[in-house]
Amino acid sequence: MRKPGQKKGSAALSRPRAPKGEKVPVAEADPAPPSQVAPAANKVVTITDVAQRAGVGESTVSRVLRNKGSVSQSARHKILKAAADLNYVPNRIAGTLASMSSRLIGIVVPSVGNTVVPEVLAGVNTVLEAAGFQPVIGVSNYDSLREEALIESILSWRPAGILVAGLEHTDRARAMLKGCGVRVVELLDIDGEGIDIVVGSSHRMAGRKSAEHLLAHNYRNIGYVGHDVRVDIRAGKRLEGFRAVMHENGLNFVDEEFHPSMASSVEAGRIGLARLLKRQSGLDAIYFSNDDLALGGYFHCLEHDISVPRDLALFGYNGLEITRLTPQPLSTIRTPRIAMGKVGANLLLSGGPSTVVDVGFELVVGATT
Amino acid sequence: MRKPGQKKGSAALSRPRAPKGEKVPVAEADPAPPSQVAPAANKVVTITDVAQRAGVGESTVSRVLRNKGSVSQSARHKILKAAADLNYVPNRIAGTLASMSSRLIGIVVPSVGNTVVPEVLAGVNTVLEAAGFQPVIGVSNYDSLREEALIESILSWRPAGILVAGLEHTDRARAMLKGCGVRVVELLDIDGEGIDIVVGSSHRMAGRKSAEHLLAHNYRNIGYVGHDVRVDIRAGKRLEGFRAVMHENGLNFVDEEFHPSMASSVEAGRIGLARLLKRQSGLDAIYFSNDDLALGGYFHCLEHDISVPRDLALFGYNGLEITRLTPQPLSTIRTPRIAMGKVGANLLLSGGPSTVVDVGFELVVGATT
DNA sequence: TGCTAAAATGGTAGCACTGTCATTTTTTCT
DNA sequence: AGAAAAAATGACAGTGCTACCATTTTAGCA
Repeated sequence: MRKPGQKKGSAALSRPRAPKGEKVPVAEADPAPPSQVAPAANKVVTITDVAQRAGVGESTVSRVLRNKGSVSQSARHKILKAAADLNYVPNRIAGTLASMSSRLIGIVVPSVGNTVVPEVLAGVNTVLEAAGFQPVIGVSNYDSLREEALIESILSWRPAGILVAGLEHTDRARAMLKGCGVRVVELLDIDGEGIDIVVGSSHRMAGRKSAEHLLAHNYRNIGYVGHDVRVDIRAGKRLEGFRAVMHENGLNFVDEEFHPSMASSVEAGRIGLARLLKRQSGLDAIYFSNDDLALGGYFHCLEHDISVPRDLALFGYNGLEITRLTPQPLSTIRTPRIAMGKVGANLLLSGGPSTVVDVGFELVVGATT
Repeated sequence: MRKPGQKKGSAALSRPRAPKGEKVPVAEADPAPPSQVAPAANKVVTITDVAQRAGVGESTVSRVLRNKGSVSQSARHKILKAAADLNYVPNRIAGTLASMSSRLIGIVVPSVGNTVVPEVLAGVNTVLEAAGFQPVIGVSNYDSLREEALIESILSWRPAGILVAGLEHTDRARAMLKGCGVRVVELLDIDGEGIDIVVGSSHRMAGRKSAEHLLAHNYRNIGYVGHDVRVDIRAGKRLEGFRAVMHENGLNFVDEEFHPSMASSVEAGRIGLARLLKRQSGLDAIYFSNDDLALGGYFHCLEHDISVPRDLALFGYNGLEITRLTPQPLSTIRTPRIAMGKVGANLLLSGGPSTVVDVGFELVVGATT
């Protein structure tokens, strides 16, 4: 039997009581504890303490704290007072275990480097916060095995729901998500088979529209600058859509440059475009895997006096804020990221049937095409 | 007494079993349940189930799953097999409650819009993940009351530690952090009184160095373009340091433009600079509250053929990746954000004494001064 | 005023684990 | 082979809270 009141706690993480100017005796044994009634120094306050101080039962305290069930005004006040006095912070771990329903929402994203994901998260967060849920997030770094591990880890917190990016997961990850018993939202993409709720837009279609736009503006010698499409699957889908339209019109990319850097996409765009232009002449337009790359390409053009779009047209993807603030706004495809996050979170919480929501996108004709 | 096996669960969040092609009788009552032994359809798998299937005691299963204590190879194998067969996912909520020590780390940040915070988080996450901790994050939107509420909410998950941004908090927030019994790391700033562990750099000093740099390059008619410094306290500290150096040299800002927009900082920089230039002539340098604003200002200059730095010098703060990729790299102050996150997380986990770590910064002389 | 319905309240069994301890089994050493 | 030490194991209380139920108190009404 564990002796109550003498808890250990994680050695590393519980704060050592800092000596306040007062020297601490080092080689001295504990002074004989005051008989049996050690006042349990700074024991963590529990609902029982609050109940006792307020002179009511634990159930009543619980009811007040959760605003559930009916409690008399007088009791409510006593309890609130007692809780405040004791500086009581409810233990949601215990609450979750007892009620078998948590207020945690798991979120798994591929990265937080780009602004895209944070914006989606911001949208998600708005909704979660309003509903009193707390996000538990994991970052997979575009690694599906890491994603699988993260999903398992997050599920072990028994979240009330889970949001993941994209539709591509390992078989085991998919199985876990299917079998975990809570709602699952897959964000960002709708080109594929979803698990439960899917909220995003079609990247394939975005790629198609991009190609149609460039072809409609009579660009024919088009190059592609992107990063690794095996890592960024959605960029791959856009490329696929773009290519399809090209083929349908009897065309092909003049050349393609894949830059491996995942770290700095702007740099990848700069370097990628520089390389492409060095080995190919006669290009009249570049399709970039996203706005970061396109921005890098645009900077390259600015620096080397390549007139955009006369000498070279540029097209990106995402519709980042910054792309409409450059000297010439970039042509791109804008996705409603915040809205996507909100819609996803709302569907997650509202418990409707499994659905696929296409939030669409908007082709933004800037000054670079 | 609650009837076991007949749990309710949150109506909204538990997944409705989708009918698989098979029509579901609608107005039909439950067919008489098979005597007493309802096979508890898809009951959640617990450690007891695993123990039974493996033919061992629960404690042994627990030992295997946590790699703690000694277990025979044969038992280990049986247990692992059983766990895999049953697709068992341990319940960390219960584990946390029982062991009174969690693997959650609370994180409270002011926003996720800017890339700065995500980068710090990436650093933090690297360390947490390696150590098997899960971040629970909250976003305060630069609102200290929201921050207070978030801190309370996060503490109710009884995290093993907590990271917050900045040193300025409400009294109650500070009290909670001091009294919660776990280590606290305050990130990003070291100009002020910390609670426990502080990891960041001096914004006041950054402001000073920026001013010294501009003055050393003989700029004398300096303007300021920033956002609301009452909201972004750290930007305010930089401004304060900058001003101090100006005063020490008998100078003052020619003019200051505060743009309220928190949403798009690049736009704030663009608009802010445009306004400033409209009402003031003779400016030779602009100090921006950060790189986003500076970037906006730079774009304005590019578009309006203002030669940088001949006509106007620009100086920012953060050292964002993009600032070294613009046609002319921006002059700025680079902070080690990823490292900062790593250091903070490491100190949090390693349980040393309260400290203040100055991770410093680097003045990057670009082509805009 | 008495009687019923509704509101308020407290007791207590879980929730799914972990830590401790007692017990059993295996190994090691004379 | 027998004793002692070490390893392996299971039983079970305890973790802080919530759901449920039984009971008490109050309100409503004829």
